[in-house]
Amino acid sequence: MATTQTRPRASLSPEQVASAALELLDREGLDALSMRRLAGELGVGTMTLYGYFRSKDELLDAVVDAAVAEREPFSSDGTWQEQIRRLMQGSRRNLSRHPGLVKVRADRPVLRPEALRFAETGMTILRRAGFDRTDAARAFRLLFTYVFGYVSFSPDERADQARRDARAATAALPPDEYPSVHEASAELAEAMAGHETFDFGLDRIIDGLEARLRVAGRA
Amino acid sequence: MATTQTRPRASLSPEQVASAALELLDREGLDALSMRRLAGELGVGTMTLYGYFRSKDELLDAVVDAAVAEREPFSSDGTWQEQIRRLMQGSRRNLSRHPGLVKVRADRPVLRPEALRFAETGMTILRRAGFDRTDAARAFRLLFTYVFGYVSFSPDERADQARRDARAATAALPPDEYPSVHEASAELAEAMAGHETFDFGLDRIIDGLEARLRVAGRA
DNA sequence: ACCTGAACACCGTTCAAGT
DNA sequence: ACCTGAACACCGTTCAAGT
Repeated sequence: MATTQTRPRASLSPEQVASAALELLDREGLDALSMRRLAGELGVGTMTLYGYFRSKDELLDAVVDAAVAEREPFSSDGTWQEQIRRLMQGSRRNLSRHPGLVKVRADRPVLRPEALRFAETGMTILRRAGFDRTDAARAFRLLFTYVFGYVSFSPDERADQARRDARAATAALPPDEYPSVHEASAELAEAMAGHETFDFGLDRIIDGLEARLRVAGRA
Repeated sequence: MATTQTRPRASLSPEQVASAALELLDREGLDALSMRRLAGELGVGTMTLYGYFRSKDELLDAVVDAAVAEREPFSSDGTWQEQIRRLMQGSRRNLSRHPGLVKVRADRPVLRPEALRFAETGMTILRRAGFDRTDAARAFRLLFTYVFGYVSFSPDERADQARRDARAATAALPPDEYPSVHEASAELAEAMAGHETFDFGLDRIIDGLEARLRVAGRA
């Protein structure tokens, strides 16, 4: 039989390329994710990747989609406050799974269909809670900003490192020029990362939205 | 007279290099800020810059300091709510003046002495308002996250572009799969940027903190 | 002492050529 | 048709040499 002994050329799919890119991003960070490195890891020539994606930007869009697709299922049990709480905590968990990706997403509008499922779920909860369209849109934007901001500025891998750095930085300040920071040095360091700080902020936001709903309901 | 006709070599200061870098960053964005470009604009060899800063990272730290130093004076008139509101609005204005810098700051802890003046002012207001050290630290972190998150994900130059992109993205979705987003398409687009959306979120956060203070005060 | 060109180990992408 | 090496125009930084 004359079957070909040489395997047919790699013959990747765009999905395989994107998921290899996500894996490389998670493993070695954003700086390591270059077209040359990725092609090397896939065992193909660099320019082969341009057969699947027109540019690195297009590849990054696909990587974002691949990560967002891992989303956990959402159950709409409980009060709107409980639902919003669970949705945002789940979103933070998803984003934290791929810390390198948050920087990528800050560069492009979070408007791909997969990402907008998050908006759809959030807007549905807020509208059912009684917010009008304008308030629901602004409330969603507030929650979105908080979750994405938290993951951008309080990463939870290296949380201990962040606390140590904060402790060292505040300890080095002249106490007379920075009395309030100096006095709360330990508490500020503790609040630099972790889910307690995230939950505290999320609960204050939900309380503030609840107050808004009461005022709007009376009007 | 035998005065030297050739000007003494450029003889820059680190501050001059940092402020030229900030100017280049504002003018052409983060990608344009390379050691080679910057040296070229200053009319010196690339390696000359390494006499002022040991690395590009160290230069970027100095650029952040230069931008933060432009901070507006802060007056402590009014209630704590009014003070927090003014402080955060001022911080957003400062950050918006140098949009390219927000990405830089997401990569490094916001812990330089100049940046911690913002924390000092915020913590002083919150402590005077009656928050204990733990709550004040978490409340400050919430406010910080919101302001930095907002500037990262809702830039206000190209606000109209962001709204148009959002409008196009939501209009392209199947209405039956995305009913809530589709229904509030106009409101979501409007809420993608601008100071109304920022102020709405900030006011909800302040209301939520106020509620917390009432509960803590009763305990 | 102060400055810097050449070199090294990288980038993303175009273009022309290989099978 | 599918894949890719060479080349171009860039990076940050080390090192040795220039004045």
